[in-house]
Amino acid sequence: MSELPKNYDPAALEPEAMQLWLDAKAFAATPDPDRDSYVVMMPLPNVTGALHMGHAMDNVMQDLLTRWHRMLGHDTLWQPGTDHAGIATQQVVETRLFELEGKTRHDVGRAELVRRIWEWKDQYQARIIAQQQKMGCSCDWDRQRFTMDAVCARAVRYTFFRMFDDGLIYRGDRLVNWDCKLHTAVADDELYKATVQGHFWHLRYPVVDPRPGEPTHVVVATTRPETMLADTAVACHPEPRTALEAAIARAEDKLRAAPQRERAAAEQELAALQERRSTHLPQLETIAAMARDGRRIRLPLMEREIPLILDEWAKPELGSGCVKITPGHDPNDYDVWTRHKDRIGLIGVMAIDGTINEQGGAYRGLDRFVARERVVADLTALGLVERIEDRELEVDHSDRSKSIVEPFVSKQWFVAMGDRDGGIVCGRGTAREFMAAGLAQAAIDAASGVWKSATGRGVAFHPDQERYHKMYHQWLAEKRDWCISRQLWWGHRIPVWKGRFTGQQLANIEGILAQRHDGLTAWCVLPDGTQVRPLEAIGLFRAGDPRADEVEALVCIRDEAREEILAGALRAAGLEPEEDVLDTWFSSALWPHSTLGWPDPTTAAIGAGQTPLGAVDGRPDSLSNYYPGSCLVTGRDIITLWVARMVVMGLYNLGDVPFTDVFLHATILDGKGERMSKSKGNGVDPNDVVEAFGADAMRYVLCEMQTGTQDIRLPVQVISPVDGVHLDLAECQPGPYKGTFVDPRNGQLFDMVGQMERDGVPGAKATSDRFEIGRAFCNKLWNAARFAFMNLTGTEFVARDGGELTIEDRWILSRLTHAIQRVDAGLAAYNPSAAIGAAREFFWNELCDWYLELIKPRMRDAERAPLARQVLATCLDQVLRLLHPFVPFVTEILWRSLGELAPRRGIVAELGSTAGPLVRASFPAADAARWRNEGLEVRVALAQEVVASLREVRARYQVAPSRRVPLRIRAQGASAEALAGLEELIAHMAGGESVLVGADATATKDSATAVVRDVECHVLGVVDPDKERAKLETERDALQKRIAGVNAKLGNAGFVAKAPQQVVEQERARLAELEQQLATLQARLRVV
RNA sequence: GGGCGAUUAGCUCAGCUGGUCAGAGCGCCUGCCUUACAAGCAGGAUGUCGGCGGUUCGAGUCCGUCAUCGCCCA
Repeated sequence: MSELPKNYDPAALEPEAMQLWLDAKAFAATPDPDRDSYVVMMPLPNVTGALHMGHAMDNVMQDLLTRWHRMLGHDTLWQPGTDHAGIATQQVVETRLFELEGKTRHDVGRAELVRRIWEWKDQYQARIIAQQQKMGCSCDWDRQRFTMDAVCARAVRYTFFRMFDDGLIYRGDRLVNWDCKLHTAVADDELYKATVQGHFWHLRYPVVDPRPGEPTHVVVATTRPETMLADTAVACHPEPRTALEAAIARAEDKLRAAPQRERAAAEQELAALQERRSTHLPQLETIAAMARDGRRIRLPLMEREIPLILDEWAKPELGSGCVKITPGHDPNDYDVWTRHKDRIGLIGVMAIDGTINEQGGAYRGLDRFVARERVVADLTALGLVERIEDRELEVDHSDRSKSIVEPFVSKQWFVAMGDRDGGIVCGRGTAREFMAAGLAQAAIDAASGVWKSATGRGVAFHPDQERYHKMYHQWLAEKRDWCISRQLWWGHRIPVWKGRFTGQQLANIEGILAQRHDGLTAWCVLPDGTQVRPLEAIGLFRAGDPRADEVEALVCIRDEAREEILAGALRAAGLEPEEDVLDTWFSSALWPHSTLGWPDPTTAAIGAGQTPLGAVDGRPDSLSNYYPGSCLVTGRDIITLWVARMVVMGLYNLGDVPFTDVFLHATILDGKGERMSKSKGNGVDPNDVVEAFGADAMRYVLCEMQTGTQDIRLPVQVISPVDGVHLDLAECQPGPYKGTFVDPRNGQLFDMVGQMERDGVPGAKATSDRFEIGRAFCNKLWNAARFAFMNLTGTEFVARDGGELTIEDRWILSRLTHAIQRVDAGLAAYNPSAAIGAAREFFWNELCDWYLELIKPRMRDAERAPLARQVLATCLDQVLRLLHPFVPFVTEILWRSLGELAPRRGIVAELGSTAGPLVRASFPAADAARWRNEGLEVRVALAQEVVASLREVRARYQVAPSRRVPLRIRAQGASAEALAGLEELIAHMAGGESVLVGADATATKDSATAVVRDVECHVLGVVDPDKERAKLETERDALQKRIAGVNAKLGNAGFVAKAPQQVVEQERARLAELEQQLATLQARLRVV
């Protein structure tokens, strides 16, 4: 047999185990229609950088489920891959380009930038895979996908094409969050708020031809004065009095409800509002009347007349009560505009780079912040600035560029999520085809618990269905259209050609536009935004409809190769390719089916050496075999971003859910309860953990932490870069730069994000001592196995009928069965902590602490050893199988040795799958009918209690552990019966020289005593009467207290009358037992 | 502003439908190198279960409220 090193050394054993698995292709998924399949789609990490602890948790949870199901005999696929992460990746590469070469993306051009991003991606993808393998991820590495590879790209184009053709994708003007630095729209969830020191400017706008008694100016306020260039109206509330009185009423309510310390502020607020009745209200009512009369305002600087309108957005209780309306630069004003489209316009004065455009008159070309100063200066010169307040502002920033985003009107592409007239077709052309009201509604229904797909599936959330379903449902129920376009170079180009045409021009290219067929489709957008088919638009033109005068034509070509062929003709016809790319989530949403080769696995362009996705050797293709999948494992922050969208896309393309279960695991926080993040510098790198403690140790601790509550604190220690001392990060103050901290001992600065090194701030690594627990466990497992191996030479399998088994054999097999049941239950309930806790408890507290000790004498006895060996080998076999999904490396290596020493294992029948690697062995199955013996368990539990109290007595009298002493256990009736046959066990475990159990096993003058239930445990020859008496008295007092408690309960008439009979009986029995114990103690006290 | 969640031993967390539920691991204290394991073994101490009210015969467990903290959405 390969000699097992004395010390547990994960660094040596883990790579060996991984190599063994990879060589055996142990993770390969081979479609097998005769078995249940289990499919996990990896939430694809993005290629912007290395993995962090959150990824480690996510990966370990997936691996746990995958390995478990694989051992359960399922046809298991864990699909790995990476995400191109559009904006994040482009940003990283652009930043590097600028830092290293001083160039911008415009200097190198689109093609070169994209080439460099691919290079970056290759490098990081390799790094991510190496990290995942280091953690033990049992993905099918021959099926790796990347969201921009040929297989995924085809799925993206096919999906886009179908949605576009179905009229579910449209292009429209929208106010978006604009990143002026990256020149792209950013989604709401790519924003963060930051407080900025700003001002509130109160501007005076002149009234056109004021009449007597009317104000000559109205005052409006803004934090962004340059946007006034794009003002198209000034609004006033239509019913200022009513609105103000309502505000006052609210303030009064608030004052009534205010706690003492908030009263002053509330009173002040109310007084200010009341004062407005005289200071502001009369004028507001005048202005409202003017607005009703159609009066106008002269917009300063632009010298443009704009209407005075009535809209409830203007709040009489705030500012002057009037508000400027800038629909092109403010989302609220945009909403106002949608209500008054007929009267007011929409102007955008900003260019994509944040400078003022040609609409901004004299300010054209100025950066937005320069323009702001200039506008303020010019208005001041004109005497139109009433006052300026200093103010802290919460301003949206782009997560990627860290710059302030601007609301910006631009053309964007959208997926319509809402309900459609006539509904939509999901899973068109498949056996699962069905109709839904709309995309969002389809996904809502799929998780409703009521709706089922044609295969009977729906989506459920774990471990808290109610809570997570609510999050999912609330988000989808808004049915907000999804903006899918990004102005980036890195990503899937939107496969559309577009052009603006007159009706005549449109008619001229009818040949191209109207040839709608499989693979090419077109829509025309009329000036009012309605979307019609080209023939209809041409029809309008021929009918002389003026709407056909200016039409935008959009042509979508499904296949890339075909687009290349058609490009010349399209260009000749006056069409240009769309340059925008798709939101990364568009391709991620397809992940559960794009990876399997949808729309056609047979022709999927997989990489060299990869597993074919089509049908092979009579086996079904991967798509039909593995879709729908089983479980999605992710963090709850991703429910809306990704889970919901995957469900949408799966239903739309295939008519079925991508998975039936969603397992939301915990978010990992640092010692202060803050979310771990790389940029904050409070993260622990899984690579460092693996190197310091081993992957199994990390996995063990992550599993143990995943209990079901949502967040987990992992206290972080910093390894000082100066002297290597471990410091608690929570006790280090943040330094002046992001990601830096101060060493509390000496004030020295160190850096946790690895970006400050060139500025002379030393970089420090983070670790967490929590992982020691995992290493200790693996070490224990290693040593227990070594002990077993020392004794297993010559193990043979003999079919036993069970009758030959000793008490401890039957006990450990019963407890093993119990443990298997608990592990199963824990895993099934998505509670890894409960599962690994059950396994640990059995292995450590029962197998190691009791069974291994108990069989030591038998192992030295040639007569009794074979049976003990057989049971030991079987227990170890089952423990390794049970623990394998949690700590795969160490169990695999130990399994190999076990196989060499005891190739045939089992008790009654021989265990199966002992020959191959553990990763492919079967998971233990509890045979409770045969092995569970609760009566025996209760007996042994009593013996264990007796042993514990004997040990406690020994410890109290400081009897050397090596000293054997005579023991007497005085027991009668049921207890005596229970302990009969367990004398040897008690003697061995309690260090007894001899043990006497029975009614006559009385104390001697020199014995010390403990009482367990109705059993007296005496240790002879150790007495110290004073000590003994003191101890017994303490115990007696405690007992009397408990008895008093139970008596009080039973003396309560209400309790006896109203509590269930069973509970009352239980209390009575307990009282009797306690009184018995007390009697014993008192008797003993009289003797001492 | 709206919604969700948390608060149990020094630390990190379990405690399912209210009745031995006051627990685990780490840390701490005492004693042990008992030839599988000192990353270990044996024993021990530690909590008015965030505060205040309520429901109940009985409340970490249910309800209300306050405090503190976190997350999501606007």
